[in-house]
Amino acid sequence: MDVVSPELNSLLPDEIMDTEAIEDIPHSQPDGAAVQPEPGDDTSVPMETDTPMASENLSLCSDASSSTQHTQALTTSTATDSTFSISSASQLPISISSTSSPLLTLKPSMVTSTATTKTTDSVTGTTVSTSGLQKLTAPFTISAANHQIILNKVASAQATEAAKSAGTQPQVIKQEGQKLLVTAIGKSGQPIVLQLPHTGSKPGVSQTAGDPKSQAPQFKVVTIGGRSELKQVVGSAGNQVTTLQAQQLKAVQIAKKTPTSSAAPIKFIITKTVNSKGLSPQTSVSPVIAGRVLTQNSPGMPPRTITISEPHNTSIQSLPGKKIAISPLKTPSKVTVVSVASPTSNASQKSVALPVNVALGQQILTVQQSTSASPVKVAASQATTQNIKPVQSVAVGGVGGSQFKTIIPLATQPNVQQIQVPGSRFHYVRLVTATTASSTGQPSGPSTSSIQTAKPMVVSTGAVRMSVPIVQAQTIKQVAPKPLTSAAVVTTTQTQQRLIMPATPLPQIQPNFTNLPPGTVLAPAPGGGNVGYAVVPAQYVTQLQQSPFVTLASSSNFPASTGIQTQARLPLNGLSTAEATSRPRKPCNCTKSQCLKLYCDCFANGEFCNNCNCNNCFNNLEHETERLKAIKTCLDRNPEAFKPKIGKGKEGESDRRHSKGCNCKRSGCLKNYCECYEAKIMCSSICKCVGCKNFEESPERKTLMHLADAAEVRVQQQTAAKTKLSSQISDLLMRTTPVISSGGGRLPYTFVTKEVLEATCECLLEQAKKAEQTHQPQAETERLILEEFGHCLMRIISSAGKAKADCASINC
DNA sequence: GAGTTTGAAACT
DNA sequence: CAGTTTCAAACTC
Repeated sequence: MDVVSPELNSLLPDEIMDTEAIEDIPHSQPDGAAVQPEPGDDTSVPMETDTPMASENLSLCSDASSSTQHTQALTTSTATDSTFSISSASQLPISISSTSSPLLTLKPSMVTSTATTKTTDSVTGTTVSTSGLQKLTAPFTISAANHQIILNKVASAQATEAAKSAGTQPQVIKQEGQKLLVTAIGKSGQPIVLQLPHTGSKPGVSQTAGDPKSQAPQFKVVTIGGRSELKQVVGSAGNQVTTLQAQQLKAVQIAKKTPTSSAAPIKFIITKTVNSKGLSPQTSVSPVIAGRVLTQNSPGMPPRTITISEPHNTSIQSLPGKKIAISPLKTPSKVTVVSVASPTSNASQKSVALPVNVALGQQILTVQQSTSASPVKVAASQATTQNIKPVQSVAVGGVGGSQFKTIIPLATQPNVQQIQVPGSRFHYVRLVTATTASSTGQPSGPSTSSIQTAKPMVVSTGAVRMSVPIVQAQTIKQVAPKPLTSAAVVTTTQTQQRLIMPATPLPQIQPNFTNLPPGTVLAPAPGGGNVGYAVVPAQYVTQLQQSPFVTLASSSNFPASTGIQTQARLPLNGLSTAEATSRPRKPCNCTKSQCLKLYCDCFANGEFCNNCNCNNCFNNLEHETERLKAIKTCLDRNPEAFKPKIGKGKEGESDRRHSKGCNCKRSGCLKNYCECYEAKIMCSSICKCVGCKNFEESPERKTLMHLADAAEVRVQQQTAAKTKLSSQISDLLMRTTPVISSGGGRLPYTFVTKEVLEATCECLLEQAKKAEQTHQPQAETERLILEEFGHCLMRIISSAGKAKADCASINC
């Protein structure tokens, strides 16, 4: 299914979906994911691309169209309202929950545990049947363009069941140091290596499926996509993967894209390996950068694992754990956060709950990670501030160019896990660990079966853009007669922040949008398509990053909204939330537009006015109605009104150019009146400016640039000088303070005691007397006195140095 | 800080 | 689509 419709893509800002290095994702066959109720429906996700692509999504969704079993599993398991959980079998390790009303629960049911899973090779479009492989009923696919994140369950369901029945604790097959090699789906010779932390090979080791030599022992190779069988790359003792185990590794493509381009899709695959002995399933995910495995764990750190368990019951429980929220990145890198590691427990079992809170207003996508001793618990979308662990940063690189997934070494920085998807259309996704223990997700309620649809969310912050296709949970009861093809676009940049959430047509979607934060604007997509937008105040995004409560609760009242609104206005350490979290934005000074027209930069950027100087401002939560109307009006007038004006140019042109071009008449395009010049880009062929001097060879432009550079240099020099001076002063203070107390190494001036001063003064007076006696002119007298003063100083310094030397010798 | 200039946005 | 008006930022003094 197409997660992103061309229409939506065309509507989205280019900066959100910078398409560079992005290629179309071949459309994959529906694989069993139960997220899409209607196979035929295109899940349109607005993505900002110059060329509409269907594949730019990081979608946590699965296409259930082909799998009835999956659908059933979801139906039975989605008892929780607004919970999007992905879990397999008994112990539910991964759950994605969304506190918003739409419920998406991906939970494998026992019924499907032994079912044959069809895996679709998204690249070739072939369907691979993997018998004996447990089906991960909760398709968890994060796909950006060609990239997909696949949760693979490799374990045997029967084995797990047997182990459970036997009362034995599930054990983890994978040992520390083991590496899990996963070949790119549909791509041969392009394995994706998932390294288990620890004793594994050194980071940066590139592994190729077909190259046994390069493969260090303890590697497990999983071929995903066209090949259902597991290749055993390494045959070594200890953690070595046995053939049997290797056979048990199955790749299940949970979600899929239906890419049309020839570009090789990159899929991020989380495999779960369970041995036939009933060992507890455990999924290990390690970072891989361009085919190189990076060890993120510090020595001694237990391997970070993600355990995918299959709950027997449908109830969803919340495990205290780490919660990771997808939030806009501040870093320029493109980051997609996917997995969470919990290095803490030494217990044989480690379950990681990955609840993803995706509200329909879901500015936040939270992945909860918990280390639970109880393997049987089903993760709910509950997060606790405690137990927040450092998470791994995973970067997924393009399969085609950068054949391997790029995984950024996960710093020990807590709460953040990143997955970088170069070449992906979702550019930047960051999961931020929520900080509160409050349950954001609604525990499994008696809610009825829900229809989940892929919901791409694009978030960009400054240079960072985040595109997170999110499986949108949506209850059928409440809303759409048909599956929604909605997408959430969240953009937050330093110059602009906005959250645009494509949604189904307003009449259909609005009931669910009660959960959207106030200020969210619903607008139908131009052309009367099935998809519209929900523009959510950017403050929410910011706040979501900070507050765990931000998760949009499933409750229809959207309780969090009030709090959010309050937070947005509350100063934080003297700064507003927005200021504290992100960017310095110039306050507007609107007087007549009520800040509801594009004249207002705040409004144009999709932001609420905050700390502005505007008068009669309606760009706030108090005037939701007006604001929504204004946004709709703007979109009606220009569907691209909220798109960044500076986007990627055509082939061969500058990377950045004004989307419409300027129309300057008198400024020569060398003043900030000119939007091109203001954006520090040169005018292009589409500009209609008169007397333009903002071109490459323009001497005026060069002069200005030089002046600007010179000014910048001066500022930098001044800053450096200040810094240096400050450093010297502080260093001086640091050195003198302890010395005085110790008595050794004192600086010369510390020897200027009262006695010394008196002696010096006597010397000076004596010199003055001499000059007076010899009838020296005043100037000469002053000179002699100053000279004497200099001599005194020298003697003081000399004495000080001698004293220091003596002291040092004594100490020795 | 007030006034002017400028060009995008809005309007006709 | 073109011309005009409105608007707020950029700029000047």
